[in-house]
Formats: sequence, C-alpha cells, structure tokens
Amino acid sequence: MNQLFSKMSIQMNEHLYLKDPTSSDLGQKILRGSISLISSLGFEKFTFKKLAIEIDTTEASIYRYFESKQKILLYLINWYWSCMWFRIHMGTQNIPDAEVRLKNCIHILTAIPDPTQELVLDNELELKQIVINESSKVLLTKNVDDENKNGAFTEYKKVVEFVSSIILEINPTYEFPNMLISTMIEGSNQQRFFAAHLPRLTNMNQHDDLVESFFTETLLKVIKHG
Amino acid sequence: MNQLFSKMSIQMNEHLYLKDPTSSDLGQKILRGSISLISSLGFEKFTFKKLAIEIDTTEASIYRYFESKQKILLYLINWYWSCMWFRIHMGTQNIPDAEVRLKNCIHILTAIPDPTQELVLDNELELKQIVINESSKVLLTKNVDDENKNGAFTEYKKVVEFVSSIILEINPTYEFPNMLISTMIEGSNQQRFFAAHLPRLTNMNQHDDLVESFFTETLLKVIKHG
DNA sequence: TTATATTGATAGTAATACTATTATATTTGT
DNA sequence: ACAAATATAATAGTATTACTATCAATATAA
Repeated sequence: MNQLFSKMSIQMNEHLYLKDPTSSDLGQKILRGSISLISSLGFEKFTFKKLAIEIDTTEASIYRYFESKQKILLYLINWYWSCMWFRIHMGTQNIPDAEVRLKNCIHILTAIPDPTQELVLDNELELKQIVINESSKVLLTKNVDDENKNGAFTEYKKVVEFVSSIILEINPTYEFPNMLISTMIEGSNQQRFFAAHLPRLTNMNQHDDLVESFFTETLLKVIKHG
Repeated sequence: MNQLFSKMSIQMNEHLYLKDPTSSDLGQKILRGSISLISSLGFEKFTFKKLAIEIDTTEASIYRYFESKQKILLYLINWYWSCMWFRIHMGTQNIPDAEVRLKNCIHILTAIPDPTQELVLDNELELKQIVINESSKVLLTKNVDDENKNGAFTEYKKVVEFVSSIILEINPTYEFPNMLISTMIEGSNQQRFFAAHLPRLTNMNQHDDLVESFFTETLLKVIKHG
C-alpha cells in the first residue's frame, strides 16, 4: 500500500501527521484530494470542508489524520523534497566529474521533469506546482521555528547541503555555496511564477523555458571565477 | 498632511484603496497601526478587528478605507516599492560609470538601510521587514492577475526594468538582466529570512550580513563574463 | 465472537471577513 | 452663524472557517 503513489518508498516525518495517511485508504484519498484541491483552489481557499465533500468523507475524519491544513501542505512539501533528494542521489551516483554532477543537480532542481522519463512520483508535476505556488505560505510564518524543530524542512536542507558540497569540490574557496543553491532553488520557482503572471520581471515566457539555462550559466560563471 | 510619514510625497495607485488613507487622521492611523500589527502578529493573524481595537476605532470605519486586509498589504508593499524607486533615482543621478550605478542599486535593493543616513520613510525599516516576511502572501495568489491589471505591482516592475537597463549598458549582450535582478531582489529577502530561521540554507548568520556582498560579487561576475 | 479500532453523522463554538443601519460628531459652504 | 454634507462611532447581523466533542455504525483482529 505504501507504493500506491510512488516508485520509491518514502519515510515521512511523523510530526507532520496525526495518523499516517499512507496507511489507509482514506488517508490516501486525503493526500490525492488535497493535492488536487490545493492546485485548483489555491491554499487560502482550500478547506477541510471542501476536501471532505470532494473525497466523500467528513471534516472530522480528516482531522484524525492532520491537525490543520498547514500540516497537510507541510506534508506535501516534505514529500516533494524527499523525492528531489532521491532523484539527486540517483543523478549523481557513479559520476566522477563534479561539474557534471552539479549540472545534473541544477537540472533536477530547476527544470520541469520530463513526464516520460524522469518522474519518481505519480503526482510529481502537481506537487511541483504546489511547491512553486504555495510553499512560502507555510515557510514565511511566525511558527517556522517550531515546524523547523519538528523537522519539517529537513529534506530541503539536506538537498541544499548536498549540492553545496559539490560546489566546494569544484571550488573549495568559494564562500557562499549554500546561499547560491537556496537562491537558485527559490529563484527557479519564482521565475516560473513570474513568467506566468508578471513577465516583465523575467526574460522569458511560458513557452520558452530559460530557467535551467539561466541558472546553469550563472552558477558555473560564479563558481569558476573564484 | 501628505508629508506626515515621509520626506517625499508619494502618489499611490488608487485601485489599492477605497478612500485615500493619507487624506485623514484616521487613515494615517490605519496605516501606522497596520504596519505595526502586521509586523508583530504576521499577516495571517492580523485582522481588522484587532487593528480597530489597537487604533481605537471600529471595523466598519476601516472598511471604508480598504476593501480587505490583502489590499492594505498591497498598499504597504507598493509604498515600499515607490520608496525604493525614489532611492534608486537619487542613487544613480549624475553618475557616469554604469558599474558604479549598478553597485549603488544593488546596495539599495539588498542591504538594510542605515537609519542615520539612508531612510526616506519614517517606517522604512518596518516596511522592509513586512516586504521580506509577507509580500509573497499577496503575490502568490489566484488573483495576482487582477491585482496586476490594477497596477498593484507597477513600482516593483519599474525598479526591475530600470536596473536591468543598467546591466545592459555594462554588457549589451547579456541575455537575462530582468531574471538576474528579480532573482536578486527576492533572493536577498529570502536569505535574510533563512539567516534568521533556517541558517543551514545560508552561509551567514544574523550578525554578519553577507547579502550585499554575495549579490554584488555574483552579479558582477555573471555580467562581465559575457 | 467479543473486543478494538476506524469511520460516519451530527452538533456545536469561537473567530473571521465581511455588510447594513442608524446615530452622532465634525467640517464646510454660504 | 447655520444648514447641509461628510466622516466616524456604535451596534447588529450573516456566512464561512477552523476547529472539538459525542455517539452510532462498521470493519478488523484476537
């Protein structure tokens, strides 16, 4: 049952749920339903009531799995980052050249994955869209520190540190590897949002996707001119 | 009365309010009060009821100035960007060397302003903090497109395009000036947030501020190695 | 087959995001 | 100085949200 959603098994942080949603039918309907509703309504208009109607259950039942809609979103985002962590491992194994490894990571972190080849989760594309549009709504809150203590962002931090270490292999004197990677990750999501809604803030449109090439060029220039 | 808050007069987009809040005593109390409450509570816990109590008026009176709390936040963000636009003009006038102009812009956009020298608004520091912590909550919504049509982001876009044009003066063949500047602006805010709450995503802490030096170094390397 | 856990059905509460109405000040034009 | 217009205060009310609580029905496991 664990594999229903994915080609890999993911161990999720237990502070994010009250009852493991992968362990039951209803739990999985909650995950599926929330992905689809958050995508379509946006996080502010997404409610447990609406989700209950959508998946034909009751608010009370959903509350047995998740404390709040914020926790569901944290769960989904964590799930996405576990998936990225997995893909980054796959994409850097047995590659001796650090620059090639870095380029693979940049690709994984900034490009929209090719649905015929690269997907690790069934709903990876929808999940990525949720990360792009909604993740700052649970990150930029007064209780980040509590969520952080509970490990809500561990997977994300692991990814950033892993890629930063590749940068240091290429240029051991480079001073800002973590800043560069977290800027790239957040920036790539923002640039996609801007391309869709505020194109004057970018140099691209929705049809020619320059995100990966922009960040690849930027990072290599910055790292190699130490 | 227009000058009560600032050393410059700012013409605010009239789609952002129902009644000009700079035109009355109550209006100015609403602005002051919302800046202080949004800073202390965070945007999600900020309500018109709480603001009404704080400034000793009623919800109904506040609703005569602003349609919703989202509009107040948009107003404040717009105000901040008008202020940045003004500072960027001041900081680039009569400077023939494009690289110096660019460095001044990077400073204005990424550094915390020196309170004894650089402030243009009384509440510029609080406003900047609100932009750092809250602006994505009105940007990343399903109605960005409507707000954008109403001109809610015009000042921001003007700033990005102005600085991008300086980049093109330095290197006319550079392909991604707007992406670089909007990534820098958003990134500098995020890096400050990370330094305060998720330091593993950065290479700094709250006490040694590397944001300006990181972005100055990055931008110059990227632009000049065409 | 009895005990246990899981879900459904229903109800209820406090807070939020508003709208509406009327009364009371305050300002302004003449 | 006074009527007219305007701004604000006071109060009430509604639909929705974000929960909590209770109890019955149903599936599952010992």
